[in-house]
Amino acid sequence: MGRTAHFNNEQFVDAALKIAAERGPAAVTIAAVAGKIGAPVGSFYHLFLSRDVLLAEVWLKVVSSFQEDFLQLLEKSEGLEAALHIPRWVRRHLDEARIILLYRREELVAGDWPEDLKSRALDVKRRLDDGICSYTARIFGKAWRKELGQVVFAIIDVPYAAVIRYIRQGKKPPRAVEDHITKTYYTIMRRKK
Amino acid sequence: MGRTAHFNNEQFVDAALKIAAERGPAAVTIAAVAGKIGAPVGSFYHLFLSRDVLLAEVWLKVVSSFQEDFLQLLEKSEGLEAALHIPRWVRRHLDEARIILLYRREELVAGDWPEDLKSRALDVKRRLDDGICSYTARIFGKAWRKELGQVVFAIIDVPYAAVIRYIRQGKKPPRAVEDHITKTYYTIMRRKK
DNA sequence: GACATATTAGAATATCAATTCTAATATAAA
DNA sequence: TTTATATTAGAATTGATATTCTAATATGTC
Repeated sequence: MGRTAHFNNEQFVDAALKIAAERGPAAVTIAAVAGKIGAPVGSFYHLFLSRDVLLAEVWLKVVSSFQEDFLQLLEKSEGLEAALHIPRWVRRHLDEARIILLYRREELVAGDWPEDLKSRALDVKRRLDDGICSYTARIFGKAWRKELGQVVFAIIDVPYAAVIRYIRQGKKPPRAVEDHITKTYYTIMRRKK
Repeated sequence: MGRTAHFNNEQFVDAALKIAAERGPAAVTIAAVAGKIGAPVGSFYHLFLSRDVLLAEVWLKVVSSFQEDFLQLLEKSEGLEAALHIPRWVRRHLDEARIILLYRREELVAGDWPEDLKSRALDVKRRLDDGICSYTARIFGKAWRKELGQVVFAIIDVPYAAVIRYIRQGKKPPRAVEDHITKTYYTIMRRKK
């Protein structure tokens, strides 16, 4: 019963993702998002509680999509594979990369998240933290805690650094970044005696 | 002639800087800035053309203050010294660091800059570019251009990455970052045969 | 002391975008 | 076919802030 829907949540989320990647979060107005898919503003509010919820969904979608493979690699292979996954993922997902690497979560979603989204976000964060800790423990054994800083630096911070300058220019990172990441990885991760 | 001024440009710029560092650029409303120094809104517009100009001044002040010493080090000593300057500067200037490392220029100053500020910004950028090119040329000689990527990575991108995670938490970067930066520097900058 | 004017004061206005609201419309079920 | 209602449509409202405006107030100069 009721008339058939022309629009669904995903369409709005995808339109918002695109606009945020291209012109920044400030350009994500409800009118712009709805306009992009030819929907009336009313349909947006029929599906979403608020603009914040929309942007939170964008954030979660992007972060999850990145983290999925990253964590899998961290679990099953060497940390270097996970580190190298970053430039590779960025090349395939320039829009998504711009969103998570250029803006902080708080800029994207300013206000309060509704409880369910908040817990989903916490979950995502927890999975990443857990993955990194497990990996560090697997590699360094008993005294892994004090090595955490190194691992994070080699596996996340450096790949991020290698890639961010190209993302800002909207370009794909060149092959050379893999080389930098690899070299740095071995330098940093060489165990101390 | 005329009554004596109670407020000057610098007070407004400093207040804006503080607010931007603490609560992000969106919190920099004219009312908030004026309120912070007990000035009426009218006095702000008596001294500044617009909010954009205020934020542009904040940006220029912060960037120049960082770049001054960085470029001097790059000119007079080894690149490693310049690289290590980044965490050191961040520790002494947490507020300023939050502004340049957490937000992009376009987020801070959304609209158009007036011509004079635009040219001052260009100047700052040019000085940095020149400094890095000169340094690279000094170190690598004739064929320096193809080494530029490595230098930028070792001297800017890596120190930035090493430090950003702490800035996000509002903490001073720990000593360990100097160690990471140094190791990475030598790994990357080791000349190829 | 009176004048000219730079500066303070802050109220009024303008703008922009989120959100709400009321009405129209299409469809499934009866 | 009628009915109930999910959804579309988009106009009206609200809210927040930048900016403008008008008036009041000091201060150096005559």
